[in-house]
Amino acid sequence: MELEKSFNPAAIEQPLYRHWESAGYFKTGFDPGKKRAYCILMPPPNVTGTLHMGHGFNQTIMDTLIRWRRMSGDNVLWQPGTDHAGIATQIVVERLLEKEGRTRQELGREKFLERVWQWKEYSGSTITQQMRRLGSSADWSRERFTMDEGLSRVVIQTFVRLYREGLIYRGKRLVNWDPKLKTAVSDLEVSAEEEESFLWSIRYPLADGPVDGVEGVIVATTRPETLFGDTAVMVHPDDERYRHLIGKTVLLPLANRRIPIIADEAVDPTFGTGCVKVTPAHDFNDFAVGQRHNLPMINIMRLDAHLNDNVPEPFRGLDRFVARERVVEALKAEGLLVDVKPHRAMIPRGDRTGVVLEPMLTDQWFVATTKPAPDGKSLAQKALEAVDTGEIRFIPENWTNTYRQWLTNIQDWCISRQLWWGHQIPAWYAAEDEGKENPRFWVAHDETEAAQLAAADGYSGPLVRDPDVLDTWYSSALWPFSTLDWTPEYPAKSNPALDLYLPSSVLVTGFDIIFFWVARMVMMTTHITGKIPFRDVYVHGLIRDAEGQKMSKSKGNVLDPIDLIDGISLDALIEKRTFGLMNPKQAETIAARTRKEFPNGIPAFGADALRFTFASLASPGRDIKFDLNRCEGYRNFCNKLWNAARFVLMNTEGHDCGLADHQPNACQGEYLDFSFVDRWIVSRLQRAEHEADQHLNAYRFDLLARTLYEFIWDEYCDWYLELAKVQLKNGTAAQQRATRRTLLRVLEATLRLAHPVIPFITETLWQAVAPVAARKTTDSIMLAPYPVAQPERIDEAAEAAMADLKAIINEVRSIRTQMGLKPGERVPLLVTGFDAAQAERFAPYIEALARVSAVRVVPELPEQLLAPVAVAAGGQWMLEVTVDLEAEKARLTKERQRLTNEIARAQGKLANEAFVTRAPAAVVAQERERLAKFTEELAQIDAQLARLERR
RNA sequence: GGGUGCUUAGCUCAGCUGGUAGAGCGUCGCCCUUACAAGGCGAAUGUCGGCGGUUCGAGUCCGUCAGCACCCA
Repeated sequence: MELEKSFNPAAIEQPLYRHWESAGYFKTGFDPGKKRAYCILMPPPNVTGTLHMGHGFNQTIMDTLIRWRRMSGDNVLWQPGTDHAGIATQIVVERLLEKEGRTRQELGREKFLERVWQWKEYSGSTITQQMRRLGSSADWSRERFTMDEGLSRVVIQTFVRLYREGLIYRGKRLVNWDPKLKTAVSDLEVSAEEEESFLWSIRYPLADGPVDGVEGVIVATTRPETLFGDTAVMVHPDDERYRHLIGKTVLLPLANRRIPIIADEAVDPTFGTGCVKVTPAHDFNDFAVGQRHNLPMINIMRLDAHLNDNVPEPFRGLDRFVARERVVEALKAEGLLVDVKPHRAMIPRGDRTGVVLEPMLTDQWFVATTKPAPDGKSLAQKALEAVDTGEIRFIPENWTNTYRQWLTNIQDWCISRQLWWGHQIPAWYAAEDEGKENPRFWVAHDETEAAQLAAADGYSGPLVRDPDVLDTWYSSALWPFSTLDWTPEYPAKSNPALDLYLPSSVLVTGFDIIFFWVARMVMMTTHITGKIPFRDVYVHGLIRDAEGQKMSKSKGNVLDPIDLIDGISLDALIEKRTFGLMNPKQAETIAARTRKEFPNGIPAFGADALRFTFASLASPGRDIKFDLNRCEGYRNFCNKLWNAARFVLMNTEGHDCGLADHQPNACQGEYLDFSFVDRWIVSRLQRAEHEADQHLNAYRFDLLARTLYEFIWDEYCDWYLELAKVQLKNGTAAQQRATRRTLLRVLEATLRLAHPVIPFITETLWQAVAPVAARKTTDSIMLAPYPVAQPERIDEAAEAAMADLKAIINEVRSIRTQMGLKPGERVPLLVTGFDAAQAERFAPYIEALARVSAVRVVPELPEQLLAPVAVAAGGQWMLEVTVDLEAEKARLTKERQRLTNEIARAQGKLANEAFVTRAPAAVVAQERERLAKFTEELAQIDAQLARLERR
């Protein structure tokens, strides 16, 4: 097979992937003969979304694990799928309609949903196609979608069950209301940030005239427009300033309604005036106060956050922020506004829309997270126990704290959304109760069942289904079992997928969705199935740009993984980054910035280089500043590997590579004659294999990448290939055979070792190398066994010899440069104090790699020669060139100084009695060895210096 | 206010259970030596954020302070 002269990812990736997929290599193993089942659930991305760097990172890690376990012989399932992303998708489709000048209300629910499904069909495979570009080897034949029939059925079944167990309830509660979307959102979907605002102080006059000369109380508020909903003012019971006013009545400004002054510990007497207004229907704290004190709840807002008819006429219908201004003006006019001062307040905004959320009293559905289930334990409790017992393990471990903290302070989960796109809530109301405060309703699997239940309750009229849908995360929480075709009869009735893959092995996810997804999956799965959803949770960081900024459309710093794979021109990149901005004014800044950062656009790095970059940056517990230079470096690494394989093929194809059957003793030198160099690289391979195994087991992809990089580049390419050239040139037939065999076998194993991280290049090279190496036992490297270290092949003697050889070559190279020798200049190398036989064995290698003309063993270095001497591997190595006496003296003196320092340090340690007696023996011994070695080297340097002095 | 993480060479980061400070990129030399110039060889660069403690020994453990980032309230 002919390989191109340099690595060209574009030529190999897509055809290879198509082949893998069509050959069925990604298919789930249901093979009962395999011992271990290994399963990863793909976090379902938004079905209409596109791939971003976070996905790329996440996919790389999962695919690396999956390929590793698949090659290791496990029964593997990587379960892919997508999520319907209720709000996000509905927004997108509504925007499409907007362009046509229509609204969903005009269209009606049914037609609107048709449009959403159309959109889903159109864009739904974009992201999964992009995942394929990364090489993700998920079992696409099992792909699921949260709105699929099967998954939707599980949603209904679990909902009905939880309702009947009392763990789902309907109630009028204060919820976070997004007035733009006109839906409730859960507390997790709120992002509260400090913003500049004001604190208004308002006088509420005492209704029945002054008390002890006091005409009224002054309340401080950040939201004056809500005063129409006030049903009390509140002070701290111990606050001396107000004690005598508790129980009195004030007149609510502008509304002239009488409300009481109440006392509650919740008041912070040091904040503002120490007297606050209580608006139970529009503030979470006040809601609780209202319940404690049995206060009326007055809702003063419509669902679009305009004031309703519960406020005085002039303010009706006003937007809340307009109303705020008008209220302040009116108060001013009436002389009731006492003070205004700037104030930083936490403002809750919807994470989707960015609008200020409104606490709104509405009927919603909730999952009761802390209420005991029929078995006595609450959902939160079960989720906590799964982690406390160690059944579920977080990696890194400290995420356990975050998880635990959230679950111990958890609120009930608001799961209803006033949207159309999603799973409609399976509850049916008595039509005749419509508009009533507490309509009768029945929760059932379908309308027929609901009608039966209604009939049992004596209602036989028409039913109306609850129009609301469920939070998307509700269906995501069921993912670990809904994707495996769970049915309510489980475990009495099961299936092979559930049996093998529940619980799954590891969940790979970003820390940002521990609450949204991870904790909820644990709650739901443990409660519904009695099993944990997964054993390990590998939590990784977020991908940020080179400056550490979060990547976002509005900042214009987004990188698309596909662009890193294929490359992109500057113009196309600018076009992409400035297209469809919320605020088009940013376009210029973004374009300028992009021009500066990528003056030549982005070159094509290929999927392997991108994956290797992600892997190498995956240090635990850290966000990642994505550095394009790293990516380029790893593209170069791929090219290096590519060319190494070319070299090996060039030197092995058509030759006797020592792969014929032979008697065991024939590899002692007759048929195959392995040198210490051959044994060394094989030994190093074992170590690399062992390290790779450790790092994969520990989820240390960064260290795995480093192991691969160092072994391939620093050991195999920089040393072994160069030394092999010598053996191929000078060796006997048996030595050449041994060299070729080693070149091939080590490369072949290395390709398998690296395959989980860089699948495309390794497969391509393996297809060429494996047949020559007589290792092509499977159709694809994906199916070949993952290398396992053989400790018996670790060869300490060969490693020691190699360490000496490296040290000698390095020293000689170093003095060559210092003496200013050109690479082409070859001079003899004299050695003394070094084993003659070993020197002879080393000679050809040294001659080639250190570029010397000959290595000559001499009894002692020639006195008359003014030449540089290096001390290495116990010997003195003299490069036979004439140098300047003073320069050489200076060089040796510097070296002498270094050794003297080392010796002093070692001696200092060993002279310390505490060290000698208390430090472990091995450490002391090691220190003694170092001292001996340095002393020896110093003696040699001194000898050479003395020789120079004698001149 | 509570919690977490980070601070190591110009930049981005490793450094496992404490035992002589590392890599990549960048920089500076010399080389197109037929696997690779997306390369080879060599070189320079660090009071490991500050202070204190434990220890024979601290980048590594403990405390504290400072700065940065994030999460929760």
